[in-house]
Amino acid sequence: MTKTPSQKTIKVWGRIFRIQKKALAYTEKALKSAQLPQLAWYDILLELDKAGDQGLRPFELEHDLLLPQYGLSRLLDRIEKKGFLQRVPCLEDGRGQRIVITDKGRDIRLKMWPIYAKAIEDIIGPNLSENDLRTLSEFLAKIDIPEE
Amino acid sequence: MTKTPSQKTIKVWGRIFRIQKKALAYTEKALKSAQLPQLAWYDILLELDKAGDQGLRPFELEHDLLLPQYGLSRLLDRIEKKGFLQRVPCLEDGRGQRIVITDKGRDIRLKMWPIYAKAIEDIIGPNLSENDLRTLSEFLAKIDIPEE
DNA sequence: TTTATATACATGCATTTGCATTTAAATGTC
DNA sequence: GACATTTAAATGCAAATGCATGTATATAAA
Repeated sequence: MTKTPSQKTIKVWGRIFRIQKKALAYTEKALKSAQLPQLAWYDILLELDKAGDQGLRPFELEHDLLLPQYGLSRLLDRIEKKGFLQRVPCLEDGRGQRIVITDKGRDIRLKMWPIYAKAIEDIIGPNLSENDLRTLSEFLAKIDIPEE
Repeated sequence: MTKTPSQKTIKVWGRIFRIQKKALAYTEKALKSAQLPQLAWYDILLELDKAGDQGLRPFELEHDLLLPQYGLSRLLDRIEKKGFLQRVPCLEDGRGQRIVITDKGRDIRLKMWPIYAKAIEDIIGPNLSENDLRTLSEFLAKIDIPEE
């Protein structure tokens, strides 16, 4: 039997969930209004763009972005179908593949960024100073999730 | 054109999303292992339980829990089908209904709580003092989401 | 080298979600 | 009161998700 979390603990939990829910909805709505792909696509394209020419293995993306394996597999299908990424065979492991961003993918990511940036700024920006942000970030960093 | 968010802003945004994603996955997994319903069911049942005998209108739940109207409508279908809540006609508004928790619903909520509580404690608890939590909570409260 | 086990990724099927629209009752206007 | 508008909730259909399993290659054990 575990001790029940303190009121403050529960409060923090609730706020994190609520903020992310609203933030996500707000951002998705903005992207949709701009006729752009979902946030998840941005995350993938950003990782791929950062990874450069040799791309990333699906299992790396899976880990970095906390996506379920089957979910990622089909998400990649859809993004690939739009021509934003390419699956290339993997030399060092016949089971695997490398996922590489295309020019079109880089382009759409850049188009998404201003919308995404505005959402982030609208939500986090207005009421927190840079000092607040540093403190907040440090406290959030202390919340460490059990890896399983 | 909006100014791009600061690095610190982006960091905070990223941490909030990452924490909630992991926290959600961790909690859902624990509930599933215990053969209990999803987290969303708990949230609904808690609101209903707090609301007491006269229950809540769907649009109230929708607002409180940030759920889409159609999503809630069908979520209520499923929870009702399991006998955890009841839809009763609404006297003061013929279009509406009141959602009321059942004994079985109260019971399952209580069974879910220890699992949920442990997840919250596992994730938020270990590395933050009560003082940390108060500070964190205050900063999070400053993040105020545009209501539309 | 054969055989067992683990890892990378895909996929069939059922459930859930998202979107648009529908139904019905309430409110507002004339 | 008659008619248009708004609000509460449900629903048909397409898309996405979750779960379990399948396929293929890699690694380990015998």
